[in-house]
Amino acid sequence: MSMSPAITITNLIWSFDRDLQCVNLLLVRRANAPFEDFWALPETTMRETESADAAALRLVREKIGLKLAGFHTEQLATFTHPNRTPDQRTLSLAYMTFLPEMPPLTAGYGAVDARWFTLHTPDHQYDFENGKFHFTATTINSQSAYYQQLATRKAKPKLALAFDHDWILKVACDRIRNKLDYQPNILLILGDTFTLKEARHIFADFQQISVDEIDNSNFKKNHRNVFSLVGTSSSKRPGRPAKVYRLNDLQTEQDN
Amino acid sequence: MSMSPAITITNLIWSFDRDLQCVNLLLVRRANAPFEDFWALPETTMRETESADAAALRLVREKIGLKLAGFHTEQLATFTHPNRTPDQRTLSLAYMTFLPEMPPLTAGYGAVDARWFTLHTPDHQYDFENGKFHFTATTINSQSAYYQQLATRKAKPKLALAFDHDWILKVACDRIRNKLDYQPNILLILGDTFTLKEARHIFADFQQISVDEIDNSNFKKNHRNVFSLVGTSSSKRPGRPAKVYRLNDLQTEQDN
DNA sequence: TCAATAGTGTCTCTTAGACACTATGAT
DNA sequence: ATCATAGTGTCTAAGAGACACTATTGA
Repeated sequence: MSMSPAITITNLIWSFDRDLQCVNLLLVRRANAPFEDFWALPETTMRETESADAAALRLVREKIGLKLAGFHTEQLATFTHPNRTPDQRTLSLAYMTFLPEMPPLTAGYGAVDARWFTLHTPDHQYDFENGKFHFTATTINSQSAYYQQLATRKAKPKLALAFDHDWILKVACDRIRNKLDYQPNILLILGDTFTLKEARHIFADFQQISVDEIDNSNFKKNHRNVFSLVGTSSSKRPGRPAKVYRLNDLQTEQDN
Repeated sequence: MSMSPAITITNLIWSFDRDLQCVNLLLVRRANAPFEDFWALPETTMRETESADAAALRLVREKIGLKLAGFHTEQLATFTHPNRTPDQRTLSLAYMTFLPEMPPLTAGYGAVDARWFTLHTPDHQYDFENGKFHFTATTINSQSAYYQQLATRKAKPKLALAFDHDWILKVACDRIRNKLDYQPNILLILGDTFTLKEARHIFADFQQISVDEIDNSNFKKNHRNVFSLVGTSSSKRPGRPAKVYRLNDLQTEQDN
């Protein structure tokens, strides 16, 4: 009677550019229809014997050919609206992965290109930019309103992300922001150790404010339960070298 | 190549017993294999044209034959571990529904019985009880450890919930607890209006403490942004009648 | 008027935020 | 020495928690 819908694993892969002090997101350019040649979040299908979590991790390796020891992946949400795909009904199980470094990318299966897009947040938008391309997480706050406009979205310009990925992106950014103060897993993109300024950079990005608006002294106090001091950095730049911290083990609601 | 797994919608349906001042959860006794005659969370399959959210709402109506105007449903998580079902690989998209009242139940399709189970929290467990039956959310904190023991769980006693439902229950209770202080949607089971004591009852249950350990004065102060005063109750019992409050509109991360 | 229930006021201790000051390194 | 960067100390105001006190009802 009711045909089972197709299932894709969608993975939002984050990293940090230490030179530019910027948050980055991995997008791929699709090789196949639907949305051929559009930029999109990386996706894959689940295999018979693996969990969705495992599929999300496999996706990381396939897209970037990376053999990192361990990286943190967590569930974001599941997207099920009938309008979210133009053709066959498809569910998206969305995950987020926080890479401890920013490796070079090579387009894998199903993609003609794969690039890091840098997060900028001018006037209360989440903007992702790479050269001439830039994509924005939707500013629509209501799920039903979003999918309504998606259904009537004429003449899909290549300037937009495929499917409902600009909605998924919004949900992801909001989630990261909401978790900043009690479980800032996004800081895992800083690798093992980081300076307070680097952490403040990431907080500022997702709170859509400037780094200077976060007082270093207060920031340190407020997160003394989350970070631990491990040493002092040796910088080659003028100024006093910063101390480096590591993220404490965070108790998670749903541990792996 | 890879066969698409089956998909079920699992719904955790909560209500509040005003007489006993207790939180209740809906469980059904399964009519069919697998886990025939076991108690379980209510489940359904998704239809071709509806979103998972809509399916979760339909499930509420089917299970309890209720035509309530509107009740709040939100996504909990998606459970995908290969071991979670004994036979065909099945994903569970889990939702939570907060009913504004506690209607009588009639077992619907796929169930031979449907009952409210009362939440009790002795010594840091989440216990759900109805007469001679009682079920406990797992106390295992790690997902991988849970599914490992599930695979080797011999001689499934009818004292246990079907499938991985004791794990889903744990994730649900933890989530509700974590959201108490900033988005206590669980209070929607109190209906339109409620007394502070009723709210404290629910908080105490999920925090696994006694009501008296939550000071009324402080509780009121701490949640003045979340509740609004609407009037005074007219009780027939001795003692000063309590004032009644309503839950303010909460901004949600992913609005409907 | 008393028991039972519930609401209010207030004191203290902790913490968040603003901001001035000190420390360290490169040139 | 001075600039650039970063870490520390401190004052104040807001908030959390403990707890005593007042208020309103039924019997």
